[in-house]
Amino acid sequence: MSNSGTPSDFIRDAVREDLESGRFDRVQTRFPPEPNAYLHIGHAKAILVDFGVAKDFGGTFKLRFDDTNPVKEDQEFVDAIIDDTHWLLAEPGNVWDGQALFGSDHFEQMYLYAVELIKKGKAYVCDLSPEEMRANRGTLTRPGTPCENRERPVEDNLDLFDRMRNGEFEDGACTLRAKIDMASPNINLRDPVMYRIRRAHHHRQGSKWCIYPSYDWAHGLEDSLEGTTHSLCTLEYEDHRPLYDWFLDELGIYHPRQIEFSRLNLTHTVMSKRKFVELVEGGHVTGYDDPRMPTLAGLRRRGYSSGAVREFCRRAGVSKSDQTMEMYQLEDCVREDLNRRANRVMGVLDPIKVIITNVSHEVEWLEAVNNPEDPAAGVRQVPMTKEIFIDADDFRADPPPKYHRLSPGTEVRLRYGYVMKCEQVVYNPDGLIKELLCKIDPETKGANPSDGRKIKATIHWVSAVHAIECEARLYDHLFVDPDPDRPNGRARESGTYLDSLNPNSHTSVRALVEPSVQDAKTGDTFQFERIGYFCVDPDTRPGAIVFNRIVTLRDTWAKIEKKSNA
RNA sequence: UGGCCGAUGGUGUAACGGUAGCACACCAGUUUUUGGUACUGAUAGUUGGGGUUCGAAUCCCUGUCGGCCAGCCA
Repeated sequence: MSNSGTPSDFIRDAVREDLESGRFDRVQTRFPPEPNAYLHIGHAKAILVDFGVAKDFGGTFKLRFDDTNPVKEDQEFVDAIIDDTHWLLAEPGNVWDGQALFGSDHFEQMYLYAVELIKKGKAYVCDLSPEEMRANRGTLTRPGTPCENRERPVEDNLDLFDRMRNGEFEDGACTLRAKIDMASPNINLRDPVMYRIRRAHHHRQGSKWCIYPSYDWAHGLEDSLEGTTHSLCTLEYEDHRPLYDWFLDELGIYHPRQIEFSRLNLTHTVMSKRKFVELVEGGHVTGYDDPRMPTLAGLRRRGYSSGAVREFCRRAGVSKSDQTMEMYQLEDCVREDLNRRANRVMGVLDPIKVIITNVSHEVEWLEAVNNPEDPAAGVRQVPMTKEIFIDADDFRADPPPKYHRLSPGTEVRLRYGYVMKCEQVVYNPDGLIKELLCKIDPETKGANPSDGRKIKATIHWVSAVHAIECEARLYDHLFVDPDPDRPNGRARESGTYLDSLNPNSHTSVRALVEPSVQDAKTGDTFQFERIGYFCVDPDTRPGAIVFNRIVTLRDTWAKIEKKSNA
């Protein structure tokens, strides 16, 4: 897909230096999601950075769950994340073994390490309440103040920590804290919590533990224990790196290198778990796999291939500056991918009946090319009869300037068929068009008119008796504003991002599609010629195909028309 | 206000002291039995101010703007 050579960025530069300096003699990365939500395209970037760096240096990649907080985590998410990761990394080669690791598998070793730290006098049991701890922590500008627990003797800490593990204290009664520096300008270093008491069912450990390690304590240990060389993460962890390093150095154990990069944002959507929940629970979308969602499940259902997502993330690149990619870039990747792969068919979204008055009732089968970009895709036969449907967009009783589709007295070419002239418009009593009476030029099958007439437009059509009625779900951006949180480039004065919801992000129409799609399977993708790319939705039932519009084709005419209307 | 980080066309990203390039978007064209695809061209950029240097997007100083941090979340 990508033709550029080995990508280079500040992370790869750093890895290369580490290899040359001998700091590491191999490369191992990991993607460490907490199983508390579905993966979205921002995670896809992170996975691809991790995977890509490992791949480029002949290393290995691991998927490891950071499952240290049982009250937020669930097996459902573990399964979904594994599934999405397999989809994204369609061909892991020998970079990823396809398996998942779990941070919780190291709980026992983490406990032992904690005991070591206590013995070194570098950790203590603290019985401050959350409120007291917050008050003691100070503020951004004011240093924190040490509490008396800080001076607890090692023996007492050992005993207390053991009793914490044994369940002798109530949830929240106390914590184990690292003894670092209550006055540090970096708040993360003001004696952070290493363990909290929390009686909750863990998806893997069950009720074995009642104390759970915090992120800062657990993360570096997991990386270390697993042999990670480069712990790549997003920018918000920059301030946590000193802590990551502190734990590893105090323990004197194998020390991976953490490097941070910016997370990926996308215009016309939102990218946080909280907002996903609100969208789903508020009924604004049908679920986490709604085709309008930026979740991998949603993109996949929408019909985006993982190859298109990979190309998008490759184009995004890696840096440390805040990154907001335009949705158009993603859509370009999708079109580029589908243009090569999707077979073409004809389908009408908003039908107008056409009676071709000089055609008999017999069916004529016309040969159609399946994919002009791929000769190997072959050809198919498309039936034409006296009655066909064309799209309402392709006829104007009163054509505007530059409109060169069908109108009274003008000619167009029927795709793969004949040149056709509109001779009469028949109206219903209500004034709406009932049907068009047209004539074809029998000499123009596969040939231009012999008298040199230029036919400017080719339109798609379907045979009335052969067409299959399907549901076509037409999707558009979920939000009308590029940044739903800052609709005019400024923070909202009132309301929320939900006010930017696009009321037309989903519409559904009855489409008439040529019969060749009748055996289409869920996930199959097509280009409906001149309209857009569609895929078969899992809601499809026998005899009732549901198509999702993945993305429209570029529409130059729509632009021209919009401009002249403006 | 304390700490950390960042700043190159509308968006994203290159240029690693030596011609500011690429992609998307936008605009104008060519080709076309998809107003698709492909192709061509145009517009548009180094955050301000100092300094070092023959030469600065790049190095130094300083200002401005932006992001993150005060969970027993990750």
